[in-house]
Amino acid sequence: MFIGSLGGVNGSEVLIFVMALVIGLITLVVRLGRKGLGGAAVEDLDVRTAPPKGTVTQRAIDQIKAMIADGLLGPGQRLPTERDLAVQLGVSRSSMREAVRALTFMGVLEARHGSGVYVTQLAAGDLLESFGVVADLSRGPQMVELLELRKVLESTAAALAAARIDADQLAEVERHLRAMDTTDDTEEILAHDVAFHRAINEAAGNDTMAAVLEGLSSRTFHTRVWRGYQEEGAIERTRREHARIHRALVARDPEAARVAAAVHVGEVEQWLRERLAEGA
Amino acid sequence: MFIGSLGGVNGSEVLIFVMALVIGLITLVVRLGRKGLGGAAVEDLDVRTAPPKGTVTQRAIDQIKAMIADGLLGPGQRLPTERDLAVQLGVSRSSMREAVRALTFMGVLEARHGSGVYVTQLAAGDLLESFGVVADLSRGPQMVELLELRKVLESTAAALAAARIDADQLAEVERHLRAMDTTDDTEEILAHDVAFHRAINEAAGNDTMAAVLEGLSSRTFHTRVWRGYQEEGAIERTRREHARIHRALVARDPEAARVAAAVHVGEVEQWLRERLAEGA
DNA sequence: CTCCGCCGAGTGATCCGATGAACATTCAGA
DNA sequence: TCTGAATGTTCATCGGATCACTCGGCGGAG
Repeated sequence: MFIGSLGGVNGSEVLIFVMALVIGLITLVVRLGRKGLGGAAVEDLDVRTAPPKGTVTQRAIDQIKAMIADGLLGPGQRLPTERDLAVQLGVSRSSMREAVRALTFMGVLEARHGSGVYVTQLAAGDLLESFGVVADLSRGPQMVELLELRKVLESTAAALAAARIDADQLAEVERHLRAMDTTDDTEEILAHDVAFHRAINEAAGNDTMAAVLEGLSSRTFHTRVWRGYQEEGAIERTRREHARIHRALVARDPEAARVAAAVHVGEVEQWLRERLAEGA
Repeated sequence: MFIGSLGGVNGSEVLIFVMALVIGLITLVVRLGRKGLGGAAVEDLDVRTAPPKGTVTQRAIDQIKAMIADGLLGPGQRLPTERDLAVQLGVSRSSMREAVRALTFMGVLEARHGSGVYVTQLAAGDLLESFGVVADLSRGPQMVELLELRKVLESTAAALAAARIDADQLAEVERHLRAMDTTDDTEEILAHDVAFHRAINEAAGNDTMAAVLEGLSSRTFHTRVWRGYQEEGAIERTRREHARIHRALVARDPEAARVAAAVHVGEVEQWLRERLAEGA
């Protein structure tokens, strides 16, 4: 096409110019039309859209959220296609996609390629899946705060689990406990350590709390903290502390479980606190 | 410009053509080079890119996250422009934008119009700002779980605050306490109620915990739950419970504060639990 | 009649180019 | 020296095109 236009004067340039002009006019008309509508007709929607608070995408996100919160969209339900939804909300598909992507990332929506966009079950696990980034990206004093937070929740979960755990769940806990005792591979120990706590947290019966703890115990966070911790011969101590938690669960003793879990996480917290004091 | 090119043959078209050609070639070379490198040289990067796990955007998100986690990008630092970053990660600008938007929404990045994209300070508040969605979208049994979680954290925060609160912070708490006692406007009471707890949570000295509680106490959640709760003449009881928490803070009595806060949230939790049992 | 594979419509995923808007920098003039 | 207008850089938004995937219908084989 370029070569053609280089060769000599032809009609294509005129065509392009006219098209650009037309497109410009259309755009102008559309914009004026949109502004015009906002003036009077759609009052109830206007309160949301007229004050252009933030970006267009942000508005789209809020509107979709509102649709779900108001019950217009239930869990598992399918949304209109991106194209239709974009028209419906008055934004372009690109902005629409960004909104959907953001909500997808937060676990509110789920996009199935070739099928459509659906609302998730809105379970705690879905919504808190992205919670892990906090743990992944925190450093320094924030890591201590995270461990303090985890100490509180983990001890509470252990206490609840001591009261509520059933035989199957206890067997699962014991399985990971034994697996940790019978290997020296650091990676394997780490994996079973995480699984050990996860089993307890799930046995506590509060899925929301378990999901938060899941985010707090993200793999990368564990790895970063414990790399140094376990080098100091803390593996044996960790094993003893796990065994103590387990005994409390078997004994159905909530307070013992609470204390044991608090001590377990508190040890790591204290170690990290001291290490930061030195490093600084 | 169009009119100019219509008038006669000039050099600009040649320039444009050459530029387009060059850009095309560069793109081609980059793509071939990437594919070629993936074969052997860059093994460690290859495990991330070669198996196209998930979507392109997801990969972009993970890569940016990795850059921050690895320290290549520090808090407050400016990222390359969208165009450069898109080329660098091998995705289009649209996908790039989606990734940036997702991270912006999570509070990891911040896009300043006309200036660039920056990494936030990565404070707990930034990262947990989107946490409120969980509270906004949960319903039924999940709301009880959220209140249970809040009971644990709020009581812990109250205990910590009793030990650490200073005069200014205590004055702030008292200000909201008095404001609640001297009005009957529901909206105003609600606002000061939230502020009352926020002041205590901030005085606890754990910003991460305060940020999580902030998300758990989102305005819409409060409104939904307390609309019914306060209709049952619970306002007076709420005032008494707040006063008790305040007395514990003044007395620097952590355990009293813990119990008072636990009772305060627990009352709402129990009420909601019963209400759900009836409704179901 | 039932089952299986092919195929086209529908839909999300990705890319591209263009234009507008907000901010930052530079430079001329008072 | 200070101010403000011109200029450049960058994000924000848009609409179109193309690719990849899924699902349901149709026709042929058994």
